[in-house]
Amino acid sequence: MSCQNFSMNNNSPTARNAAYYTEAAPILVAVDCIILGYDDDRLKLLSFKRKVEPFQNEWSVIGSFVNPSESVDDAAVRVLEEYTGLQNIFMEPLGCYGAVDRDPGARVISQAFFALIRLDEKEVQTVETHQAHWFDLSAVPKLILDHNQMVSDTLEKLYRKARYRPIGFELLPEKFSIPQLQNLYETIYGRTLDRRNFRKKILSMDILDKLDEKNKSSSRKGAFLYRFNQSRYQEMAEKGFDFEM
Amino acid sequence: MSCQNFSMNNNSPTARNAAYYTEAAPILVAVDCIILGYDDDRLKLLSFKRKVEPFQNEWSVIGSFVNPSESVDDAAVRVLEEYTGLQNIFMEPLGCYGAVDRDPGARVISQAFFALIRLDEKEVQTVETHQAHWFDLSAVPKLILDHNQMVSDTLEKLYRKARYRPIGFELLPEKFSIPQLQNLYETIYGRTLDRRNFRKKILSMDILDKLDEKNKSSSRKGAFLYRFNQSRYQEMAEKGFDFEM
DNA sequence: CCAAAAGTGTTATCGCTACACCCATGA
DNA sequence: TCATGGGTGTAGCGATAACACTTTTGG
Repeated sequence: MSCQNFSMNNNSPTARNAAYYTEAAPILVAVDCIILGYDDDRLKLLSFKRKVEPFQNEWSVIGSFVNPSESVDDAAVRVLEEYTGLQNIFMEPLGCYGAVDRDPGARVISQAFFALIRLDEKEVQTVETHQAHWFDLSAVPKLILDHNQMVSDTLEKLYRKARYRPIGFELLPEKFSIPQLQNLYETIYGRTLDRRNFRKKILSMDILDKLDEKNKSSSRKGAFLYRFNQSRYQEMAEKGFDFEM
Repeated sequence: MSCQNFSMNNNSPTARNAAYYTEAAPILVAVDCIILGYDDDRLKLLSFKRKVEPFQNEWSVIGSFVNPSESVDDAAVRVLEEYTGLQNIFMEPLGCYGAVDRDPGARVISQAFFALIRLDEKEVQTVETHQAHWFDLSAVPKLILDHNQMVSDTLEKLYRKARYRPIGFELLPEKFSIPQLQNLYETIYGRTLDRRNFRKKILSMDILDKLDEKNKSSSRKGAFLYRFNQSRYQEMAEKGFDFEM
């Protein structure tokens, strides 16, 4: 994303404005980040109590204004790290929210992103220090501004995207069982899938490595654990590959 | 997109800034619009000679800054109409282009849209008055800033989207023949399709109305014309419907 | 020994692919 | 009459969908 091809004395927006675009009205630009996790066989949304006015102490997704010195994408990465401490997280642009009166505090447009994270024990700490809460997606409260809209747009995108990219794995621990994976897809698709067909199909894709361990947390018999084979997936993705479940 | 739930004395961003968000640095927000058309069995990009510095007279897609009084989406609609005179055009958000130095004139982020239009005789006029040109997509020149990137992102989106929504019809005249439609899909997908299978599949969807007219422009025999049945499509789309060709 | 989840194969159906010949027409 | 593009059907194959019983083990 760098294109430092221009020599300039001063990079600040104000200085650059002076030369060109003098008629354009500046607008505040924010990023918001919808964070989804998966735990206890449920999709969850990470929500925070907003720290500033307006709407202080109401539920909100995380966000920040974009600094002049960072790209919009970088701002999203920064925000995600500030709030969760996590880096190298799956994150994709969701869309631009630009209604005139979406924020009564100012004319602010927001570029929204959605992130998928694995719920380990680690995050819980961060969650507590930031007055955050994981809401089950079926019980998301009223959020500020258009954030509820962002959440439902995220779900639709997830639903669609899951069909052609293996994003489910972003939500699961590194080692997971087939039933866990199936459960996740059933949640995303909102319908049940046939156990035998699911297993057959996912294994035939040849992108899972079977481990010797079993996960006994959800049954007496225990289910074998698998690991997503990223590099084998990459190979296949280049040849064209669909992931329809 | 309206949410006039807040009573305020003054809607200008400056006035609102005074109350909240005083620490945030304003950034210029632009919309850019990638316009595709289809003619002569080819996908074409509408390009314009830029009117202002920097990069005056270089090829560019159309764009504008977002006014404080309009939503981002409205700005895109306005721009499209200003340059082409067209209203009620298929247009969708493409993405946010927000690199720090993407525009040497100022810190500008651009929300890009892509539009699909039918090439009738009408537009040609507009094109001439605006120093515009339809480039065959295989021969798009160097455009300013990151506009070439926007174009290739549009093509990828078109390629993907064509599989699950009937956007092809946006590019064809109201009345079209099956071979015309097939040609368009071959162009979008970049591969040839079997004539019999294509016809069978598209007709089995039951979203085309056959007319009594024939289009004789491309063959002696002439090909029957069809019309896209929007309402029947809507019905089916609600029941879930894929459009894979 | 039993409850609860994991694991496994086969068959019928459907949709996709591949493929070749006649038709209508204007020049 | 012939060159050009339009229009049609069928058979094989592969993928999907439907379906029920056995295995393991902790309590």
